[in-house]
Amino acid sequence: MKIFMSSTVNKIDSKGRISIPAPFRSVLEFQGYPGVYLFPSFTSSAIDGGGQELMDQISLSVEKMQLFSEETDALSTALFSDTYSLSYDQDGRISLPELLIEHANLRESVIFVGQGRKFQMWNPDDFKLFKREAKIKALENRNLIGPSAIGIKNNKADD
Amino acid sequence: MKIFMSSTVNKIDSKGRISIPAPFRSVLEFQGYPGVYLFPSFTSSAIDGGGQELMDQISLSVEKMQLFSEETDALSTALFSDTYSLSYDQDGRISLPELLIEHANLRESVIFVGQGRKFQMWNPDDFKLFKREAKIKALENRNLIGPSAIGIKNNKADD
DNA sequence: TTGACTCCCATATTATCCCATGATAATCCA
DNA sequence: TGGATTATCATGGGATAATATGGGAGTCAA
Repeated sequence: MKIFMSSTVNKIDSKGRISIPAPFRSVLEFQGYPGVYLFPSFTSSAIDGGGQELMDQISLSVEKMQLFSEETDALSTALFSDTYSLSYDQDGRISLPELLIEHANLRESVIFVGQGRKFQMWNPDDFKLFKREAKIKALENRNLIGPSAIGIKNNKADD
Repeated sequence: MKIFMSSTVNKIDSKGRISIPAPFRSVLEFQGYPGVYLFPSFTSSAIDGGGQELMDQISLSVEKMQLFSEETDALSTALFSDTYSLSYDQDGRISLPELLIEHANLRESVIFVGQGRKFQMWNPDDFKLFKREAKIKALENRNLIGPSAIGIKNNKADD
């Protein structure tokens, strides 16, 4: 399994350490780097995370914009200035920079949410709200998914 | 035989383990991964399941989307946050996450229902009720089902 | 020295491995 | 053919491993 999926709630201990879920670690290690890249989400009060592949993909798309240098500067600043590369310890734990903790409004626990290529880290209470919205939006946008891939026909609503 | 067919009732043992029916396992292994991908059905109190091919199809549709947008986050959350990759042990058993057990209202046994490219897992009692409804709808809507549209070879419901 | 961080170990819980059993289906062969 | 042997499968249970988490002790820099 080479993508991030499922959700797990883990605690932040008294030293500020957080276990990265073991299934996520195995994806990260498969990508060749036993650590994570974390940055504040552009659109929500969550932390975006991923491994080497996500970083490569981001750098590549920035390089393609070379011609428009002003935009590239702005974009790459936005993308990279608050991005952290955190390698986890032998028990699979990281400690988060203050900036990310504040951005995601984190307290005593974190929910890791698999999103395929990347994952997100949320305050569990905040995520509940987001998830409810996400399901509604997903049903609205179901035509973006292969018609029968997940068992919903896109030519007829049945809810 | 490369698709999921037939129905089987299996027990949930005291440790919460469930045997995946052997014919299903042979389909899964043919797809290259000795395990299942499971997620709550969008439309019923059942668990949707499939193998590598189903998951590839779903991830492919998300990979095409742009990386940082609310729509992408919402959709990939809906698709992946409650999806579990469960590899079965040498006896062909998995243990289900609590979230899926609750969604499908599972007690002491599960019915595995083959649906071609994917399968479903139901509380056997709930499935009986569903099937009665499904037959009525199938008769009403059979003209919507094309012979090759969703991998069903004919327009006759199997019981 | 203090604070942040890492390394190492302990522990409770959960998941997985491994083996045994009974039931059923498939095969063999005198 | 018919009885016996094998194979396959679902299921039970004890033993072992993995995981998340807590905490002590060492390292390093300011």
